[in-house]
Amino acid sequence: MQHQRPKIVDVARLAGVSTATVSRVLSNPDVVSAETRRSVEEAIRQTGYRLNHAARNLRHRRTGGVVALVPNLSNPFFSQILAGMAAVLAGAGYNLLIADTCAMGGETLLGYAEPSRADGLIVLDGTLPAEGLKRRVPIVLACEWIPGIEAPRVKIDNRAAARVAVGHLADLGHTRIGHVMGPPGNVLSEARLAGTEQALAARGLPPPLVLPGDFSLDSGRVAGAAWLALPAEQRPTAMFLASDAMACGFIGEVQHRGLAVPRDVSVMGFDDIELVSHMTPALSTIRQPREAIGRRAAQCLLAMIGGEALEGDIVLPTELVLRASTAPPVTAPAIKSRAAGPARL
Amino acid sequence: MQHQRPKIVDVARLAGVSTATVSRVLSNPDVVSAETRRSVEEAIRQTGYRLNHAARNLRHRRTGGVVALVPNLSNPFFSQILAGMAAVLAGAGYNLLIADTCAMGGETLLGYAEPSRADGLIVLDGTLPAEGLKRRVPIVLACEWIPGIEAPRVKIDNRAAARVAVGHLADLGHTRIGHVMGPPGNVLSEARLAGTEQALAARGLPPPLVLPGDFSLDSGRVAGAAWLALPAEQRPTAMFLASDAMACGFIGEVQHRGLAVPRDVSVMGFDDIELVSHMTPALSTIRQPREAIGRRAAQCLLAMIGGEALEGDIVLPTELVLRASTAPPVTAPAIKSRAAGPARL
DNA sequence: CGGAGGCTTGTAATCGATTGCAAGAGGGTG
DNA sequence: CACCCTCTTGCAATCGATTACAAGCCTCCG
Repeated sequence: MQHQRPKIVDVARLAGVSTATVSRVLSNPDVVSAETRRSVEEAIRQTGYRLNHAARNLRHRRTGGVVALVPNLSNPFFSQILAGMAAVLAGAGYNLLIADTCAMGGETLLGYAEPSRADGLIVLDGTLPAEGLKRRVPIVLACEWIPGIEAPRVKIDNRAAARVAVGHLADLGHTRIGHVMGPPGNVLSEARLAGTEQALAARGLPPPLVLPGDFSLDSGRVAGAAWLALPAEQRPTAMFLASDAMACGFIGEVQHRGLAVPRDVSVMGFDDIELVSHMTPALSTIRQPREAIGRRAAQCLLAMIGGEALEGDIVLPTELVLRASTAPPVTAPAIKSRAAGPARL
Repeated sequence: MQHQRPKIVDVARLAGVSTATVSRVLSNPDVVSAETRRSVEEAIRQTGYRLNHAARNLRHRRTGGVVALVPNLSNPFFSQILAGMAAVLAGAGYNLLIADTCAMGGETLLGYAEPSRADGLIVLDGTLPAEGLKRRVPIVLACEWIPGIEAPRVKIDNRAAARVAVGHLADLGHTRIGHVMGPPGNVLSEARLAGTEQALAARGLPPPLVLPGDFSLDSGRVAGAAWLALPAEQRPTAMFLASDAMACGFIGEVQHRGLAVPRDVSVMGFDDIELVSHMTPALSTIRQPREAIGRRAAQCLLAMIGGEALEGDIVLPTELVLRASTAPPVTAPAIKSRAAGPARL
């Protein structure tokens, strides 16, 4: 009965063996004879011994943990990615530390990229300073990335996915198509915009009306207000938004002002977060394989921690999910406006 | 130029001082003379020295980290709580490790409650085994809790909040009111159900129709289907759901089947997650002070880590948020049905 | 019977930083 | 000039586990 928390020597004393043997029972039981092992295990039980991880980590020069840097935990987009990572990492004996980069400055963040803090880093945020992340622990970039950094990336083909999304809108017969961007400078924003432009250009359609956004629900609402503020005949009849969250905000704003989706405007999102299949109308969107992204990123990182020197990108497939928020443009008003057009002139 | 990562002795050698002095410059600079400090700092810069946290933690017998156990990261309800915690903890030099309890077994979880792993634990999940959490690191329970555990709790008055929510529905004139519960056995589920029953009983209304749920979006959808399956005259005209996520699922299902909210059924949620103000109709709900819950929980934990022996509950206020999903029951059909009633008899 | 080889176990160094204690330097005072 | 006090700094023990190496004990073979 110790007052202190028992240490390995206490167990060793009780079992009548050396600390080395106790340690071996803990981490490499096969080399210890069955009889000794049993008595050590008994001693562990009696003392209530628990391993001190700090000591083990110091000796092993590893931490058994991986840090994920996430730009915004409030965005439900990330949760499933994290779940995928956690599952893979747990299987390999690592735990996952999740840090929200909104909540902290660059200094604090770089503190995570220390070998004595984490064995590896998965970065989901493209806005971090590239410099600080060099020459530290193994790093994998997922979804977003930082242009200056050499590290494996797990991603989707954002440009192609945007082409598919916008292609769908065009196939429905829309000709005035708008796009609400993600945050400026973000690699995803740029790729999705480029895909939008490519898809339109390839069909000989005019370039998109582009509204600013930042992936957040509220920026979608603001974009909705901006769309509503346009003269009706200039409004795009279909909008492709760079995130589902923005699409929710956009639709909410449009509906609150008395218009209907897809009657008055078709809306297409990006991500396929769980919620959007439950909205009214259910959102058409591009599905990202979120769990798979998390898994692959974790697998990559484990490989790097294991010493493999991977580079290059892993590109996972996306899927066009058609629901109720996209439909052909309503032609009746178009005829009306055509009729009204000449009258007005 | 070392091949190895520089250690404190390398810095000491370069600066011509002892390791003790270097250590003091790092953690207690005031006791070192200005001149020595400068030369040590210069040596640190030249060597590129970075502290080894494992070694420091071993010596300090602390980890500088706090673990939050969350039942389900996908639920956006938690993100803002976590943000609040992270902010407070970062201010005190702790970092926040977030673990999703879905993704792991009890064994793994208990591993986090080790002093050598984390300096404290914030538990947001009421389904953990009470036994395992005893006699380990300081623990604070937030939102949910585990009946067997003695630890400070940061919570809201769920029963009173449910009374307010249901009271509002009754005040609108509803008399057949239903409730969709959270997961069975959960303390929150029970308290919100009890509040619902109390509010109805206090007004002499019949007890609620109770449908099962588990806080998830999909269980809300299922509840919506169950509600729709009732004969129209038995359907509650107002539903109080124990989470906003379920309310979203419920409304989605009802709308997809062609009925309207609040015309055909008033819906009230619980939590006030960001999204629900953007839906159509915007959801009436009970707002939980999520960020404040996170902050207070973190403050509590820091106090306990600092040696204070707090106990008892901290109860934070909730707020009734009225939006568009609740309205008086439509009386026209009621008149019709009253007219039809006698005919039918 | 001597020696090789396989098992088990113990000894002691090691991981890298922190800190109690004491010594030395410098200044002030009686 | 002796003594005391304060300020800096170094020595060396310490945090708790891991592991290279060596030693002891058996067994088996020539």
